[in-house]
Amino acid sequence: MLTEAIALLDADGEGALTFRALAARLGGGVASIYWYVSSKDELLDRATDQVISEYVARIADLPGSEDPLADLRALAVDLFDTIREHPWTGRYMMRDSSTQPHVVRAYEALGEQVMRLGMPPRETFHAVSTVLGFVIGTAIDLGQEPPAELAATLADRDSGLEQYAQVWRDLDPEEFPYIHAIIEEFVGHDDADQFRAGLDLILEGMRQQAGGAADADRAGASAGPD
Amino acid sequence: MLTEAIALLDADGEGALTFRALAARLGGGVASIYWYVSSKDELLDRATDQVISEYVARIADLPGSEDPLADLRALAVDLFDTIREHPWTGRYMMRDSSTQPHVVRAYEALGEQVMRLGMPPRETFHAVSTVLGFVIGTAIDLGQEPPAELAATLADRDSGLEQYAQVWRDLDPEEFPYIHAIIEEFVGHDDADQFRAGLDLILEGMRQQAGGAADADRAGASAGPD
DNA sequence: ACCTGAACACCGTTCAAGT
DNA sequence: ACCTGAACACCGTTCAAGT
Repeated sequence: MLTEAIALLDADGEGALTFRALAARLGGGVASIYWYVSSKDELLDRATDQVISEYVARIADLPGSEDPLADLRALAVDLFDTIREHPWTGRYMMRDSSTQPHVVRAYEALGEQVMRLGMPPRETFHAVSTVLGFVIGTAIDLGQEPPAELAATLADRDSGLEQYAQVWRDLDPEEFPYIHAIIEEFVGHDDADQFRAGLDLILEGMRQQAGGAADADRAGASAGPD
Repeated sequence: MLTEAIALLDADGEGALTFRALAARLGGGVASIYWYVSSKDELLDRATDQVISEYVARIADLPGSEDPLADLRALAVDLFDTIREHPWTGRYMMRDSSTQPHVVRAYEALGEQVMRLGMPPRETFHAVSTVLGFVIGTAIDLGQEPPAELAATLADRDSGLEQYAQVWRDLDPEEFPYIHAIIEEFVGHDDADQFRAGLDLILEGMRQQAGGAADADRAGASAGPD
């Protein structure tokens, strides 16, 4: 059942997951679903955990290096990609630990890399929260479909980004110097690049906070100060 | 009308904003609303812009210092607080530039501070996107009410955080060393602190990327290397 | 130009009843 | 133990009709 729910969500977004649509797909009645799940919220929670369980299985096979920040980076990038493939999961991450055991395992995996930096518990907790907040927040932000109206009016444009750019170009350059400075960057930008650049900013801040030498368990050759 | 809509949204969350409820509050019929607004999405977009217009007015009075990162930090903290006071705005930020002119102004204000760091357009764009993604993402994440079920079952607990902690304490400490390491931090944590710590991580990364000396327009006395 | 009542086509959820 | 049809109490949106 979760598999069918995920298929519906991936295909047409959160609005497409209807108990009636799901029941039709399963060849049963609407009310049957309530035997397996107590509400639509719980269905989304469980579907999200299912998606993350694949992520957890995947990262278990990762080699791991002597550089905690490099490993953390790899985990974060994969998590970002996972959420982007299933944009609806972003909003249901970590809502209920008991029905989402795999989400807890994912957090644990990220956290263990940060622990290797040897910072006190509070700094460790804040660092992990920051990375997760950025990964999930950015994935949600980039994943939301534009308002239907806009998409329909100017759908013939190259990428959809042009629609925003058009409005921006009409702004007074004196009054909006920043917007005009980055407008071409915005039009040609790639979501994944943008995410990675931000992640590196955070990781750089973490390395700085951890005290320059990022490796607490090993001598660090690759992560020296620059 | 927007004022009444915002009052409803603030009082009882996004689910409480109903065209019927709004019409009742305005003492009119349901269909009247469609003369001012073409859909519920547009209503939310405009209400969000209204909230942000107050933010924009507020930051216009800010003094501004010789340290761009300090100014950027102040802008980001205020934006975070604004979104947290109206948690529903997070998801409607920057959806339509033409109906949300104040959101564009807010982005411009953050961007102008980053421009002072003198980085190339691409790095500048990425840095601003990172800060915004983190601010909005974190505000959404922290702002979402827990699943109704959980809230009802154990509502007598101190803060609600204990509910998560309880599940975590039962996890195997060997298998979940990170979770156990930060569990007490989590229980006592303050959302605003957590946000600020993450923001400082990003700002530290930006200072590093901008080349150590953060001030491009002035000699920097307060922002030296530590 | 502005507002309305009544309908339309949906929702999630419940419940008595079936096997 | 598992499933069902039919109903309930809602939604956003439309539309012909009013002033």
